[in-house]
Amino acid sequence: MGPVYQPSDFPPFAVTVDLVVLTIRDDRLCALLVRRGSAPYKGKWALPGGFVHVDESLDAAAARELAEETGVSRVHLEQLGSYGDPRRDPRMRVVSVAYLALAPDLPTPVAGTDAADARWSPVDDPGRLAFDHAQILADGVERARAKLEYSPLGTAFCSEEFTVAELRRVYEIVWGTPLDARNFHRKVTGVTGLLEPTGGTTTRDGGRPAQLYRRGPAVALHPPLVRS
Amino acid sequence: MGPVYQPSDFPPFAVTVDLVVLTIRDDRLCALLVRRGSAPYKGKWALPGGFVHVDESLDAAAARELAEETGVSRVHLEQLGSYGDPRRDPRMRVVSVAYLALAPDLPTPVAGTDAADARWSPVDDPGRLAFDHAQILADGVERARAKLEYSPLGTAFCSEEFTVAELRRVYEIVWGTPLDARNFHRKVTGVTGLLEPTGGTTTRDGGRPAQLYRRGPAVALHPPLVRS
DNA sequence: ACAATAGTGTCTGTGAGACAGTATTGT
DNA sequence: ACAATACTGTCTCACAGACACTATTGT
Repeated sequence: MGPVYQPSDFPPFAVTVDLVVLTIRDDRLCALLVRRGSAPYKGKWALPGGFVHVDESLDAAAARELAEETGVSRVHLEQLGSYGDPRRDPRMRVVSVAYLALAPDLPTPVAGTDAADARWSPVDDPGRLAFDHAQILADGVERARAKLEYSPLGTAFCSEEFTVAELRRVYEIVWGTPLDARNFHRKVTGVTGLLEPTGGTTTRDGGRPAQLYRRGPAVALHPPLVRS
Repeated sequence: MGPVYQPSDFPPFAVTVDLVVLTIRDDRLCALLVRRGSAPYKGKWALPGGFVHVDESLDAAAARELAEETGVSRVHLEQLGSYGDPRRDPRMRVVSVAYLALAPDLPTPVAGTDAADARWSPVDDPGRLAFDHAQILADGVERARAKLEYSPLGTAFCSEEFTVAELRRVYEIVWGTPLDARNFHRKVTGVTGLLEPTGGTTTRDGGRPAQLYRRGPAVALHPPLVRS
């Protein structure tokens, strides 16, 4: 092999990014799905995504696709894993790099260029998805559930200012288990750097006014919140 | 886009796997490095790896490369992440899927077909590596350190039968902190399914004979061992 | 007044960290 | 006997889980 690029030196691959975009809607954990407008799996629901451009990093491709599908860019985005079974795409050899995005409740999704339609689907009943997207979605949900334990990412599902109760509902919905409101309050307000009081209060949840917080600088939860 | 594969529809990528193979050698956490036998970075040290074959899954490619470089196949192997900066390989656009392997102390590595030489290098002093392999190595080491907390993967560094003290040395070396031998013993022997007594004993560490154990069926540590 | 939610206090059990002490080998 | 390592026991403190209680709003 010489220093000059020879196409015959390597097998041809296509590389795509696929997005598991999670949000909380109507008290359920939901993922963004798009209906495919072209073959293969035309008309079937799938995760949003697309080809990585030639001069674009994987992270940039994921951010671009996310902006195209949702119109938002200030959400948490992290790489989930890569999926490269030789037969996962009937057309040709495609390796997909999956990303996980966590977003607060967003407006009804915008249909992108390749998508005939788009919707938020509860993650526990996504229907039959194209390609291996059911597996990717399941992996993304499990990653999100695990990350809530030891990272401050629960706040990624909340809007800019939020109450402790709203953060607790995030945990309850993502984990599917009720949590003791009083112990949860004591726990999260005790972790330094997790929540910063804004000084304001709100009564949007009814009852006594609740303190408003924004995300703090903490990047990890020590000790973690544990699923029981 | 029609149902027929059109090469012009997508940019051309090469896909490789790169391996972070960790072991414990001479009381240090070491990674397997190979000297590159061809351009680019010819003569420089790099992580072992190579192109994914056309009819091969990513996992299979990683396992094949691992077997080619080390001759072993019964080690823990998991996907670490993908690296796809447009300029990470000067020849062309390459996306590398990195894998993490944890192995017990292995014989001196075998030089593979593409590698002029191979060695075990301490992870905290790997020298200058080709491509973005220093970053991949650092990510793999951090993953391994984190996984010891909540998974039984410390045993992956031990041979088939091992003592509690040997497992403790693994933790101390990977984390770089001394642990209390008595509390560690109480902790790991208390986790159900982590260790299975073989019935045998050994005096290879000197002093009173120690119980020998093999890996148990546990897949998680609840509650986790925490780095202090 | 009452419902509803926010937030605090108190008790209890579990487990981590620190460290004393006993057991079983080789030399 | 002594060194070296394996293993057990005990104490204390921190924290999770359970739940009683007070605080502040809207209706």
